[in-house]
Amino acid sequence: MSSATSNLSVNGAPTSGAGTSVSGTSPTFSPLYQQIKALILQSLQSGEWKPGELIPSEVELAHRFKVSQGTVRKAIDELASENLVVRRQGKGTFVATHHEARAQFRFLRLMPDAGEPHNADNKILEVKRLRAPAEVARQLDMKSGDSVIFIKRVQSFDGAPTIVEELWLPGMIFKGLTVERLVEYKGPMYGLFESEFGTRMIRASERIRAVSADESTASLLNVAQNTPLLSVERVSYTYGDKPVEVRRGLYLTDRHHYQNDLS
Amino acid sequence: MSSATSNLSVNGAPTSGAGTSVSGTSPTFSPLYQQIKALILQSLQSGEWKPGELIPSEVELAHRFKVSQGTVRKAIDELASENLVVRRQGKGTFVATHHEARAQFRFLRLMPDAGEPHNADNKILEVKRLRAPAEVARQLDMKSGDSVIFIKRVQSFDGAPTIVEELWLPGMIFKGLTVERLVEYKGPMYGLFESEFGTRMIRASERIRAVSADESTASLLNVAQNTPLLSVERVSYTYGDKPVEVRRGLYLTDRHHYQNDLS
DNA sequence: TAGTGGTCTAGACCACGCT
DNA sequence: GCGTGGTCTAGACCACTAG
Repeated sequence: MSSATSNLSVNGAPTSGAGTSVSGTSPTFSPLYQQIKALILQSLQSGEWKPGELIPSEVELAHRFKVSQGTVRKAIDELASENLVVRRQGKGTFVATHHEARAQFRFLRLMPDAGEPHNADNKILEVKRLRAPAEVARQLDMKSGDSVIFIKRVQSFDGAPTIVEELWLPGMIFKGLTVERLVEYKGPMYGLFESEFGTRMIRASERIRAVSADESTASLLNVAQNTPLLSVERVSYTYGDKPVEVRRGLYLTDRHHYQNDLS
Repeated sequence: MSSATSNLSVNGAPTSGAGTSVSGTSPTFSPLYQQIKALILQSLQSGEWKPGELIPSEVELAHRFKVSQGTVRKAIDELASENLVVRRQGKGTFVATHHEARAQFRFLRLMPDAGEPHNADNKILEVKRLRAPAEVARQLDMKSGDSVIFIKRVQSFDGAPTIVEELWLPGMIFKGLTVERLVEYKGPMYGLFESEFGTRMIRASERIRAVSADESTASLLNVAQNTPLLSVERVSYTYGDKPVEVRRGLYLTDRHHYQNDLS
């Protein structure tokens, strides 16, 4: 036992140190279950429990943290609703991973107009190191000129090239990422990132536009120049809302569509 | 008092009648809080509590339904997470409405590239009754040829026409919807639907593509023909997952983008 | 001060997966 | 049978709003 338990703040005697800085009327106030959530989050982020692994049971966490099971439960409820953790009745709670059918299409919203979504055939065109362009550096919260890894690829469905994509990744984090590793790797790219580079994508934000295919993209997608394409600019974030990927995809939408559900 | 309370099924003596049809191992099983949720949902759908109104407190509902407050609480938690209801600490729980700043942009994901999102200037081009085209009828779950109301409009931001949109609504539900009422009405269109036609939009599903502007659309948007546009096809649903609106928007994305967050 | 939602607890029991 | 998550209860207390 390493210590660091029971530094929790009781209601009415709020945490002294870091965090929150609520802009409300009363000084600060963090419910116990939020503090527990933060502690569990730390264990996830630090890799104490790795993707796919079973985390301690609710009762164990409860008396590790000296709180009731209900409080741990509420903390885990939130983590589950954020897809950081997956509950399985009768078995336990597991750290979420990108190596599962369930998570495969969470970050790919391009669906075939007819038929079930299926996996893309992935063709890597280019992998190289370069200095971050100003715009990319800004989005990755790096200094302009810092080293980034650049990837360009084409994805095909049923033999039809459909997505041309360019990615920029922080060189520091993804050091050692080569075209070989990308080509050899079977499964989702975020699975590779998670397993090989210890970086798990938590959420992403996309900006979508309609653009015209330029000459080079048109030839890659096997369409006429100026064909309308969906431009999808994505920034992905890992723990602590740290941006770790910038991506720009051009989607051919004659037989596919970007699916979005509003609720 | 109209009866119809306490027809709840205890754990282990599951509901006999309708619903669920779970494809699991055990016959059926609906947690109590789900049953409570369904009852509250009925009151919402029937208009017993109208949009914007205060619903009974948790304690009152608890002993109206003969369950603990915690059970009612969990039912309302789900309704709140589905945006059907809004909780306000110290005040109570209110039926959600489209007449509020919060809900304004829930169904409009087109954001300006720079600056805060602001309201569109709305210009109605056309309102008429017609017989539902086959495709629209299918999406609205109607018979082909049934009466629908067709609307065409252009929306502008800062004086720049940006969205050309066509809508189809079931004639039965939206009987009496005229161009005058649409023009006179200030506020979001879904607010009008909710107040004047008793139909509240709960969720929507959008399919997004890139297309070329045809001649007529180009002239409405003040751009060259073949300018790439975002095509957004939406089907909106009210209570019971009943489709009640089909919409096809063409978005000009040179100064705006469709914003989507993946998590 | 009273009423409402929000948190926390402790304990009982149920559904599920495994051994 | 046992351990896990899932449900339900009853009661205490806190935070917020309003009269």
